[in-house]
Amino acid sequence: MIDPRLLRETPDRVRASLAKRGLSDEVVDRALAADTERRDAIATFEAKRGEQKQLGKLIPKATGEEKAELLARTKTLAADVKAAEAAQNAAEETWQSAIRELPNMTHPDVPDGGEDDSVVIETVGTPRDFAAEGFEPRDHIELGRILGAIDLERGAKVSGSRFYFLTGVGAELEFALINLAMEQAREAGFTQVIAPALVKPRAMEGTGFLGQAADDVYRIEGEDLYLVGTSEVAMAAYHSDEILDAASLPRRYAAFSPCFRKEAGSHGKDTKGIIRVHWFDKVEMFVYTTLDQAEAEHARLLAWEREFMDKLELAYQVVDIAAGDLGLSASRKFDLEAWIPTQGKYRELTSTSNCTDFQSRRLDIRTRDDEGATTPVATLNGTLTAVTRAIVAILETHQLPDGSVRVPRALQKWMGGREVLEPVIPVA
RNA sequence: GGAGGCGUCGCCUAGUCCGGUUUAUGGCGCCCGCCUGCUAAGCGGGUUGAGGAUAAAACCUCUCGCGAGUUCAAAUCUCGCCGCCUCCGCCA
Repeated sequence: MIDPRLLRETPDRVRASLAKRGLSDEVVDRALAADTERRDAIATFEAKRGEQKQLGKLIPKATGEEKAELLARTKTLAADVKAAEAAQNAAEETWQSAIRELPNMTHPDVPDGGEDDSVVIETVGTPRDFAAEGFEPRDHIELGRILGAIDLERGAKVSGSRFYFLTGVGAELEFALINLAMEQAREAGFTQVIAPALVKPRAMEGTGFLGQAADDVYRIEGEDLYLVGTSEVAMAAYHSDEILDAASLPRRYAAFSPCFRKEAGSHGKDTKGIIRVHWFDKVEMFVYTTLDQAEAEHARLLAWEREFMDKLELAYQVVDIAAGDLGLSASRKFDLEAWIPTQGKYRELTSTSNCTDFQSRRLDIRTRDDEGATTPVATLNGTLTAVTRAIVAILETHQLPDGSVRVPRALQKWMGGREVLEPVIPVA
């Protein structure tokens, strides 16, 4: 939720932000009208209520005819108060639903436009040249099969399409990635967290996932619970309804959780392999800080993501995501895209968003400023490792002609010291 | 899942049976001031959060876990829900 004052005082800035995202500004007028109506309704209710309280004080002291008269007056007043209160609540609700439709304000430097308008701001490393090395790279599906690392057939048998089993070195790779990520996080001062993957509607709504993204969210039948698509959801709601001590900021968490995504609307995309799956595990950085520190923290999150990418010895790009592709909550977002050899292109491996005070306003997370007044905090998130896509990039990038895969140095200590993963079945 | 108990402004707590000068009591902590070689003690004041109004205030409304109801009036009575604790049952 954006700052209501921003809407009230500078609606044109809000309109401009919507235009940048390619969205209609129709909501702005609706929200402004609702705001006016709401304030009128509040004034009406408070006037009635005040009158009622004044009269109510006189009643215990009054006697006889005077008392009877007071009771008669307050009785009709009580009905007015009730009606005014109902009107106020209705106006409040209209206003709330209007302002909650508004996405976050975009950062001024965010590129205009949609998905295709995102800007590559840096390219790190060079994609490996398999032609020069004289062999055709195998895709991660084939490598996963011959290493005994990924079992897609049984994943489909047991759970359906877009599911998988990680087996043998595949499972080991997941634990290694998680351990490496958590080690880095701990050294950077993060608090490690295992977060619940099932959350209440409040958490989903507060992080902005029940708006336009609702189609992609699993709901538990017969329960008021959702499966998270990222631990960002649980970690944002973690401090909901709290006033955080300013001295405790920034609070940095590194949360592990499984992530579940319906992938509605991505039929036909990445149908094979484990690039796009309904479930995967992830280590997510989540930070609460002050608004004035948010941008600097965003840069740090990006730096930590790059550090992790470097440890995996991958070639990647840093992408400044265009306004139309930011989602509801982010004011700015950077993706790290790693080179996937058999696809001949860079694919998103991690992502970091600055959600400024958008989520904290919805979830009521505040701190105290220098004057001691409460003020919303900023929330930011960034992926350290999304396991499945990391495995895809590692297998394909570090494969050798015989179907074995070199283990990046940083992962070796978590893989029993092995430098190379060997095929477990004969390679053609 | 069953039975019982409990949720009051950071923490502890009075008030709830018997509805109304309760603008919710007191203590601890914290903040400001006075006093004092310094510190402590002592004394005085302040200290939930949200919203409305305002140039800013004064001011007004809401807030006793949440919601609904009864009533002229609800921390207090009634109902539902949520959370915590104890016991029982079940179980990684």
